[in-house]
Amino acid sequence: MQLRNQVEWALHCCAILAGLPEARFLSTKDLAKLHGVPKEYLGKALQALSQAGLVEGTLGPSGGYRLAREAAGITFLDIVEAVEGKSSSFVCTEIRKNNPCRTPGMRKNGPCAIARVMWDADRAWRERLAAVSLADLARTLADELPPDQIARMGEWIEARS
Amino acid sequence: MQLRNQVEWALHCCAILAGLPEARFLSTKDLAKLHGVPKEYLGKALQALSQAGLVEGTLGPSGGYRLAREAAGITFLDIVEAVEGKSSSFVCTEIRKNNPCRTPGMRKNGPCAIARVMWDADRAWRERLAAVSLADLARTLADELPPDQIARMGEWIEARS
DNA sequence: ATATTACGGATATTTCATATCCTCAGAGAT
DNA sequence: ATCTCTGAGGATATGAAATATCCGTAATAT
Ligand code: FES
Ligand code: FES
Repeated sequence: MQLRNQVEWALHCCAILAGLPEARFLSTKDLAKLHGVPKEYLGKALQALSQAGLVEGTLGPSGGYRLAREAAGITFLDIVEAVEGKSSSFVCTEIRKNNPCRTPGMRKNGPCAIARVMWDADRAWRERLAAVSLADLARTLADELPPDQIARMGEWIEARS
Repeated sequence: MQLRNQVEWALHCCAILAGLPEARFLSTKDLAKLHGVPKEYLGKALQALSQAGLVEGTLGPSGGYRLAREAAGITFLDIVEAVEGKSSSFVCTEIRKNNPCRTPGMRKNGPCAIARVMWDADRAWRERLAAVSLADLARTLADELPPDQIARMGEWIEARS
């Protein structure tokens, strides 16, 4: 089991967008160049983010994407689910129904006990992702990245207005 | 992202094995019939459990599998990792290295802040799975399943000794 | 000796992630 | 008005991985 590469790309793109000057858009082309990933395919991920209402895109020259809400209101979970989907990593195919010993009666059994454990773990995973916002991430990055790199990023963005 | 079907199969098989009489083996064929899954492919999952030291197999007629240790000593995480692998669901491809603005110096950066959040969530998922043992599951099932179904399972197993 | 079983390798099939290409409509610059 | 640049979205190709089957071997019980 493995998450898509799109997830890493989307998270990094959102991190960039969160650090953008107010009302500034950044194009797919620039985001792709910034991360060294194929422009066309990254576009799909950004479209997913757009459809989820996390970012908004605008057309034409000087177009691109920006966050649709404040960074504090967008969590890792929002981004992951936009790209990867909201369905649990564990899918129960109800193989217990194939047990020849099962009670044939119309007893409505709830979900399988095994599935409940797996879904519970999945919920814990999502809760942890929902606990971190883009604002939190921006704070961490501002604290960790070398100041000169942050400055260079500012110039790089400024250069393509 | 989606876990393999093998995971559901392996968990259900372990649940059965946990309810087996002492020193009793159950063959792949019977386990496959019990769950309505392809015997050959289920065999691969059981081999993975065997290689992980969770179950042990014996050859010949009346051969098959049984738990290698007490049910209380085998967790959901053990089983999931035996089938699905121990590597995190999130893989960081270090796309930050592609950033043209990155500091070229030999500053040893630790893992990316984004990856840390994702790995942290993955750890929470695994911790939750490690918190439930086969003994816990057996207790839940004994409490939830209709008594007549449990009795029929006993007969079914007894019938193929 | 025979039948049965786990084990492991080889291979086919299907599904999905990855990647590219193309068309369309909206937005800005000239 | 015209042209260029952009995101949106569909169609399609490619590769890897999950799913599934088959076969040969060794070990075990009868
Ligand atoms: S039947 Fe799907 S997890 Fe038990
Ligand atoms: S570089 Fe991989 S998550 Fe940041």
